[in-house]
Amino acid sequence: MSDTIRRNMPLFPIGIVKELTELSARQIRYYEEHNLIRPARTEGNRRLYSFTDVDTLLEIRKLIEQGINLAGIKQVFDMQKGQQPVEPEPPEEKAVPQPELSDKELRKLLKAEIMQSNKLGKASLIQGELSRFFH
DNA sequence: ATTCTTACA
DNA sequence: TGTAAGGA
Repeated sequence: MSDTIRRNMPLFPIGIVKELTELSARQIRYYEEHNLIRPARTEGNRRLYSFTDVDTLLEIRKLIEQGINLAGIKQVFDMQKGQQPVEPEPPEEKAVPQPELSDKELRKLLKAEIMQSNKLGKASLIQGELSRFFH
């Protein structure tokens, strides 16, 4: 059996994922609503998460802890899927309640994230650098 | 006992 | 995000 199949096999219920990621069920479901993860469902409509989902969730948590909002995380993830960096910041003049990231910060962040997410973990190196941008 | 959806603080 | 409500 291939590794990817193994990693994407629906295995654990949300309760287990909560412990594995230290995220609340609320957050885990919320990130799903924003298409950051796509857990499978059982016949009884229960969510079943894969190792990949858990990894993604841990990745999300790390970014959240660094102060990046969902929009930023989405950009990080979208970019991994292939295309050009992000630019489509809807023109905003006044009311912007969420702390935002400059395009420059994002690009740097994205690059680092991609490297880290590129399968094997040799993260600690970029982590220190990343935190400088948001602390 | 767990998890699900919806809705409100 | 947390939490309550009402079902499955």
